[in-house]
Amino acid sequence: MLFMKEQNPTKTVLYSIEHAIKEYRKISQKNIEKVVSDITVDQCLVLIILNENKNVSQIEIAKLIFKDNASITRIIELMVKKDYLIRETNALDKRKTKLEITDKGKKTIELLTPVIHLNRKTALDGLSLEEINMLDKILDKIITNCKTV
Amino acid sequence: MLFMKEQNPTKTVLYSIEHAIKEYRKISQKNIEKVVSDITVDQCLVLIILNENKNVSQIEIAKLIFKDNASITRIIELMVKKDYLIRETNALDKRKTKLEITDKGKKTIELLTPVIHLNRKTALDGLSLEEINMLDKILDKIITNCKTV
DNA sequence: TTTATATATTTGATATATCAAGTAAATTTA
DNA sequence: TAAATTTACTTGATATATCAAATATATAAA
Repeated sequence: MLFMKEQNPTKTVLYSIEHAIKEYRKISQKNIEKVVSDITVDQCLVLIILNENKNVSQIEIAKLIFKDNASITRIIELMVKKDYLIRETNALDKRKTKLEITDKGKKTIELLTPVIHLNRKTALDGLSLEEINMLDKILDKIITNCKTV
Repeated sequence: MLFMKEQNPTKTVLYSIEHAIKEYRKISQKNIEKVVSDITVDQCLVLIILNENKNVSQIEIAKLIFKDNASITRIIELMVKKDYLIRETNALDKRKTKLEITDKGKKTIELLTPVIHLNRKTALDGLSLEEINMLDKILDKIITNCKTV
C-alpha cells in the first residue's frame, strides 16, 4: 500500500490536497454563480479583503490569497471593468494604488457573504474541531517544509 | 479565534490547503527545472502516468490528475510539439487517441523520477505515518462533502 | 438498418499562474 | 544632492483552468 503511494503520483496525499482544493473551488464557484453571475471566487475574495481593510496594497492582497502580483493586477483590472472597484493612485505613495469598492461591489459582498460561509460549512461538514486543527497543523508543516528549501 | 476564522477568508483551513498545494507546486517546479528545463509539473505527471499504463485515454489522464479534458488536450499538444509524445488515433476506437512516449520522454522520466520522489519526501518531511493517514482521511471527507452537494 | 443518444476529443473564449523584463516612484547610499 | 537601490505595479509571453459549443465516432433504441 505505502509502496503504491510512493510509485504512483496520483496516489500521494499531496494529490489529495490538490483534489480537495479543486473540489472546494468548484462548489464555491457554483454556489456563487447562483447568486451573482459575473464574479469569480478569486474576485470575490478580493472584495472581502478590501471590505475588511480599505488600505491594503495589491502586494498585500496577493500575499493574503497566495497569488502573484501580476495576477492581482489583472484580477483588479477586470473588477474595475465590471464596476466592482474603482482604482486610483495612492496620493501618499504614488507607486501604490488606492482601491475602492463601488456600490455594486458592496451589494455583492452582502449577497455573497452568506454563500461563502455556507461553502465553508459544507466543505468542513462532519469534521470535528480537533480534526480541523490537526489538518491545519499538518498543512503548516508541509508549507514550512516546502518554503525552507 | 474560531470567530476570526469564520470571518476572514484567508484564515480558514481551506486556504491552508490552497497555500500548501501552491508551495508544493513551487518547489516541485523549481527542482524539476534544475534537471529538465522545458517541462512543467503537469507535463511531467502526464509522462509518468503514460509510462505506467500505455493505454490510458485522455479522459482517464484528466481524472487521474484532476484536470479538465480541454486542459489535457492542450498539455498533450505542447508535449507533442516538444517531442515528449507522439499522438496517433486509436485504431480500435477512432474517437480516442493513442499516446506514445518518445525517447526524449523516456529519458526525461528517468531523470525526473528521483526528483519527484525527493519533492514528496521534502514536503512530507517530519510527518509521521499517522499524520499522513490522518491528513488523507480528513481530505477525503472534504472531497466527499464538496462532491455530494 | 436508420435514428437517437452517448462518448472522446477539440476549439473558442475568458480567467488565472508564472516568470521575466519594464516603468515609475520612493528610499538609501555615497 | 546625485547616483544606486529598492519597492509597487504593469506588461508580455506562455501555460493552465473552465465552460460551452462543435466534431467525429461508437453504441443503443426504434
